[in-house]
Amino acid sequence: MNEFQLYLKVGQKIRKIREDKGISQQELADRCNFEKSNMSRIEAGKTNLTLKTLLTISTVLTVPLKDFLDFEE
Amino acid sequence: MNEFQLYLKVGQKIRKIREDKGISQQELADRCNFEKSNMSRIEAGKTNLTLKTLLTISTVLTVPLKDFLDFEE
DNA sequence: TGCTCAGATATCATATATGATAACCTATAT
DNA sequence: ATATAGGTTATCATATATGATATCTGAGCA
Repeated sequence: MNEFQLYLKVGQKIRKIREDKGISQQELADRCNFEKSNMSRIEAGKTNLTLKTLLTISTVLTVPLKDFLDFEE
Repeated sequence: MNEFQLYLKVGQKIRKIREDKGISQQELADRCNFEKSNMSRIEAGKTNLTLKTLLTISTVLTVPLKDFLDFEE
C-alpha cells in the first residue's frame, strides 16, 4: 500500500461510516468544526490526515480510532 | 482522550514495538529515512503525526497500521 | 582521560494540512 | 424560473510536520 492508496481508503472509511449514520457531509463537518470543503477533501482522499483530525472525526462519529485504519494491507 | 494524550500514546506504542524488535531509534530512523531527531520527537509524543509518517513506520516495523491506534479510549 | 553510542533538544527552512471563503454542479422541489 | 440541499473544486492565509543540522547529556568502554 502506498500513501495515496491509504488516503483514499481512509476517506472511503469515513464516508461509509458517515453514511451509515445517515448524516450529511455538511452535518459531519459542522460537528467537527471543519469547513465542509475540508470534509470533502478528506473523504475524497486528497489529504494526508493528521492524528488530530482523525481523533476529531472518530469522536464525532463515535467509532474507535483504529477503525479508520483497519483494512487488509 | 485529548489530542496530546493521543500523541503520547502513539509515541509510546512506536517505542514499545521498536524496543521489542531490538533496534535503536537511530536504526529505525535510518530505515524510515527520517532524521533521528524526528524519531525522538515522534516517540516523545511531541508531534501530530500524519498518515504518511505512520505508514512509513508501520511498513518498516512490519506491524499493521491500526496497531498504533489500538488502545482503550 | 578520551571516545563511541543512544537519545534529547534547539533552530531554521520547506512543504503541506487545515481554516476560511467563494464559486460551481446536480438534483429536487416549489 | 427560482430556491435549496449536498457535494466539489479553487484559492489564499496560517499553523505546523518534517527535513536538516548542530549541540548536549549520560552510559559504557578503551
